[in-house]
Amino acid sequence: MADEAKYRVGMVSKMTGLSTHTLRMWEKRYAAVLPKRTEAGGRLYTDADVERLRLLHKLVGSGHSIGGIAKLPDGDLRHMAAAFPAPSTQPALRHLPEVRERVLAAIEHLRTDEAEQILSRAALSTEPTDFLKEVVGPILVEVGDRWERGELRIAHEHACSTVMRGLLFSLMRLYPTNDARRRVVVATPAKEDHELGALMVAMLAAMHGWNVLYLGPNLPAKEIAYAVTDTDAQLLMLSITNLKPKDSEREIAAIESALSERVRILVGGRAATAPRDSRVQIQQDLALVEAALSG
Amino acid sequence: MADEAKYRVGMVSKMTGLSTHTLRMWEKRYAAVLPKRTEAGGRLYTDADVERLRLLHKLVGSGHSIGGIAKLPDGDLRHMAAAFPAPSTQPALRHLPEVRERVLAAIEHLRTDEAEQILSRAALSTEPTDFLKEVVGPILVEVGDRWERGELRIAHEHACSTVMRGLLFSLMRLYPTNDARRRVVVATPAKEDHELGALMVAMLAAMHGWNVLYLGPNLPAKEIAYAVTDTDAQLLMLSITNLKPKDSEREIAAIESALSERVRILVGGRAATAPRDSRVQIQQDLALVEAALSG
DNA sequence: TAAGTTATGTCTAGGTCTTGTCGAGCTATC
DNA sequence: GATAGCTCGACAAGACCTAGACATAACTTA
Repeated sequence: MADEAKYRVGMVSKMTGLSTHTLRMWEKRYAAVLPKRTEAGGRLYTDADVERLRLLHKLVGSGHSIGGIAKLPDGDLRHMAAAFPAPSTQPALRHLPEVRERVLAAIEHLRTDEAEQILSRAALSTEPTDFLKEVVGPILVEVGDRWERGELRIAHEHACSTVMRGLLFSLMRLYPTNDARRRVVVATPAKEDHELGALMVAMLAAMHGWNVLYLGPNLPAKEIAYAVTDTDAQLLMLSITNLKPKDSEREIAAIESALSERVRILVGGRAATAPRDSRVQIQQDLALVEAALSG
Repeated sequence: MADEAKYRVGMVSKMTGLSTHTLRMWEKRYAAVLPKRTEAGGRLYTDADVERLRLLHKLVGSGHSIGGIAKLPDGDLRHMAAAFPAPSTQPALRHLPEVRERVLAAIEHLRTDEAEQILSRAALSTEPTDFLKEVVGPILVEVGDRWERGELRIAHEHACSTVMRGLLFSLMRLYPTNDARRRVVVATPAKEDHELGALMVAMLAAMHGWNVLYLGPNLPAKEIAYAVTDTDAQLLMLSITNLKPKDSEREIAAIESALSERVRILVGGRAATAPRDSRVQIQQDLALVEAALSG
């Protein structure tokens, strides 16, 4: 039904916005589509042809040359159209769901090299914040969920963390700074082993021009306080995703009491809590963390 | 699928932000990319070309000179983009002791950015094996010693690990491979949190053309066995530096019994031990591990 | 420190290629 | 005969090509 050749050239012109002249030329010069013919020689296009022509039209409109893309298979065209929406209007967020799917598939088969490749390509063409919010975060959540549902194993979760850790490290170092006045220490309190949140936050800070000292997961309160004081940092960011509220509050209180009042403390992550009466800010939303960093 | 040459120079200009003039000049003067040509002589770029150009653009933007980096392989570019932006022109071959001193000094003051900078510069101008044996290893040992003597704190040790981890990750990605016949899984058994040995070994393997699946630290025996079987790896490498002999032997025995006899198992690290009567090889010396990999 | 060299992005000039559009002349269908 | 379609050839605007000149900045060397 859908593969029936049923549209004549005038109709297709109206459907695609391409002139009949152009349709004929694209066929003759580039074989972009090859419609069936009536016995008398009239062109008959299928739905698939029309769809393809619409894609080509869109791509040409965004700067591609018809000669270069006319012969590509439909899949490639769709991919390109997704990767390159009208440049001025929308940022390149459209293809991020596909990136997520491909990365998840790669992780499922433990193909970390492939996952890395897809991710780093996407990272280069996406705003870092979007990348964190639309790719890294969702993938981590999804892997966690699938693991809880028993669809993925610990091995997958490790592989995923490893890839993400490496990636975030790399991205973080893309933004060097020498501004000694905006130092931030990023870490995870004792017993909190989950470091990816901290890494994401560290990357955001680096992106906003902060001079980041990243200390990794599971650091005793005394040590965190020492690092902040020793480097004369103005800001301390902690990430807490797994810790019990009791432990979390105890650690944070210990850190807070060891620090000068000048130091701002920002705690993020799913399980972030703080003692009352404390000057610690809780901020679970990445966008708000970012706002705090740019202020 | 994505390896077709399909973008003309104007489109590539839009995608990369480089002027068409610059694109032609980079090709003519530095052979940064060598696009296919149409019959008439028009340039046709692939997706890979575009990605490479984006990388080059980014690196040039952060201070590298195009002449210096135009001919480097993609892996190096990715590594550099991930590593840090200053150019690496110093051939520091016998400066390694000095490198060690400077890195240790930087870590002592929690200046991880500086440590990273020195290390990546040294890494790029040193043979990877030398780099591991003369720089990474000794620094880790030295930091551990100083920590035991009370001269350094946990915070320093964390900072050092973090830096090294990031660095080794980047280096590992310098050597991509698609050889499906030489797959190796690298991990650390349950309760062994110390992953730097594993990372060093993973990097060595990658360097020798192995297709490395790095799973990180602290992975249960079942999971390790699953990963090896699922990816059809020929070799499993474990690193053990902190585990008690009893735990170590139990984990290794569990892994061994779950694996096909075809799979070689290599265990390295300070605390490496294995049950007797096992086919597991123990190899503490990095040079010998390397020999095993190249064989 | 001054002067020369190198590295690199931009511009111009003159020619070729690409591509959308048009018109002429012909055919089939209603 | 009006309408829609077909093929072929022509054309103009703009995209691209090569080669070389230039300006500027960074690095060397005297």
